Amino acid sequence: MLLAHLADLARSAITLAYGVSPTQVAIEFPEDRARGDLTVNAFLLAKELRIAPPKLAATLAAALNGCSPVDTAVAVSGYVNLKLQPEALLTALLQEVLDDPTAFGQGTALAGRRLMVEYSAPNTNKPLHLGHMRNNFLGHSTAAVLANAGATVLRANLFNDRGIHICKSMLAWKRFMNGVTPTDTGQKSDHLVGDCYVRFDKEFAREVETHCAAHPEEFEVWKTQRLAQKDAPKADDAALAREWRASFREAGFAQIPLGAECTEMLRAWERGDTEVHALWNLMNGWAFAGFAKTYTDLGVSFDVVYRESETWTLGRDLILEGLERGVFQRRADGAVEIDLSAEKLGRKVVLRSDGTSVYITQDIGTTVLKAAQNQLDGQLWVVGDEQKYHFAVLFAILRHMGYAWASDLHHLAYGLVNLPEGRMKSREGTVVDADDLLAETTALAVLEIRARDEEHRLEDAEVQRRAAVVALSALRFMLLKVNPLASMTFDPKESVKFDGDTGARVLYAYARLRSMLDAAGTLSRGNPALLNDPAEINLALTLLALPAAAARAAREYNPGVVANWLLELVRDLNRFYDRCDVLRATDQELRAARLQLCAAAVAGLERGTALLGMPLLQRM
RNA sequence: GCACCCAUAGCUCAAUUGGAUAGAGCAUCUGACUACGGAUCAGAAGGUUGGAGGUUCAACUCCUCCUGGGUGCGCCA
Repeated sequence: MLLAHLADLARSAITLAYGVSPTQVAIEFPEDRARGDLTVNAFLLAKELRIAPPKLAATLAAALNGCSPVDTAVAVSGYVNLKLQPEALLTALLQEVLDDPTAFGQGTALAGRRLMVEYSAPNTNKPLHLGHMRNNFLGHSTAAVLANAGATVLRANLFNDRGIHICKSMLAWKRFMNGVTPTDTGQKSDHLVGDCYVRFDKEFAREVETHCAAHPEEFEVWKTQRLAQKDAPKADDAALAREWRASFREAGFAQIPLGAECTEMLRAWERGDTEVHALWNLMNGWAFAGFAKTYTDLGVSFDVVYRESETWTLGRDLILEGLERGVFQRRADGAVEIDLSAEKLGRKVVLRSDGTSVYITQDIGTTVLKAAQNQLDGQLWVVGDEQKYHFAVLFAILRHMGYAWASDLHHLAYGLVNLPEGRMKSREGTVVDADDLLAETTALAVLEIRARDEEHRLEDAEVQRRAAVVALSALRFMLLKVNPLASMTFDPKESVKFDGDTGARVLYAYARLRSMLDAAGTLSRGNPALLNDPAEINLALTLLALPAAAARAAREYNPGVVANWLLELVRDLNRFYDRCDVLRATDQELRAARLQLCAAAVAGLERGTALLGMPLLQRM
């Protein structure tokens, strides 16, 4: 390993000069490569060793200068800039990349650890949309990134398939949809379920209107109470009336006939009512079938699948057991809670006064179940950042319960995906559906591919296949290259463009390399010392930076680090094509050496895109 | 009211975690089209890193305050 070898050289030079050995010597890639191929930051070392940076840099430069594989080492304002011997880079690539291309970029930081990454976790009422796409891609890719760092990773999904909201769509189907099935309409089955859910809201709102119009006296009572409250709004009748109507969504739900019927249906479901379960199974079947299709199209998959309908009762016993051990306290009103004020999380109820579970109780149960079933050392959840508090509380409770693995739980919180017009709003119909977006992007990729196939040599099926790959890679790349923590703006129009910093650019670079290598025939070693064009050196150096980028991506749970590395690699590659002839190179030794560089770049592209879950094309 | 997150070029995003002259792409303007695959390359222009202080040899990065945007703070999920 070139970088490790250089670090060793630097370390022994320091030990020799000062009699002390630094814990770590970081070999960095300088921002401006005109300064040198690689650099040693003497400030970092100086801090640990308490030696003046310029002095340390000078000592190091003197020791490393001319010391193979270093050609020259120059101390400049606290840095030691290294220029390598001409053959060092390609030799390193041959060894580190081409020896075993599939292992390139792997790390050992998480070796021996068994982790679970939960992502997607959809509500069966809602077909997947743009926000879910970010979630799915992040989860799928982060799992790959962690596995690349040496962990054994299980990918998990948890279907939110029960509860009052599920009854809403069931009831709507029963009452308003005239027995229609996906086969009748030809509609994607999860979308039919989604339509039922939307229909419920509409009908419910109508009933709320009827109720409100018929009971003006109730409004007066409500208004009096509302205005007496501490956070009372201004006495504006129109605004208050709106708030009153909105309050029926939850507080007054059962006062509305449809709401009451829905609540009764939930009770029937919990009793195990045969008829309700038959309908539930039917509609769940539709939802799951639809999701399965979308997951396939998105290229995401899971090793373990949980359903809330099977896990929702799990937490209760654990709480009761914890209550006996004094982890939780029973309040005077019968509710069970935990005091997390030491963690600044306040008090949290974990069992209602009627003994039933709350949301977090289920999560406690599911988390313990997952850990026990799979012998996990740690767990990761990919869930929107609005649930940060929820997860902070969940983790704190599990620590209080004494689980050894509770210190290795992590919430990968990601920000919203906004549209250029602002937030997606289901009421305003601005939600970008995952299936639609994928289809539209694929259609545009078809046009791009056809435009480049002037002689119509490609069959429709092949065009379609390529377009699907281009579209998926473009979307994955666009959503993954951004830091997960930050909310992002996603412009559907931009996502289907294939110029610039896009997934398509990465695919293109790969296809181009592939066809060159195919045309080149058998590779031979060539003369490594002939690679001395700056474009060649940059490309080789960028390739060697993958292991560090992949390690950082794992450390930070951020696949975007790999995406940005890919962009840099592709930029270097395009520049390399432009400056250096490969197949046309007249010197056979040089041609062979450049082809080796291309082969290493292929491995880099394959490894990097694999970490992001991007499919590639041999021909574009 | 309290807590957390975000703010970088006109737009979308980076910045080796406190290190050298803050970088890419898009859009704009200019150049390279008999091109190893132009879904490309080269160049120009674009910045007081929201504002004000502070710590440091060194601050986009850390601390304090302010402004603007987002999200939480349920016996909802």
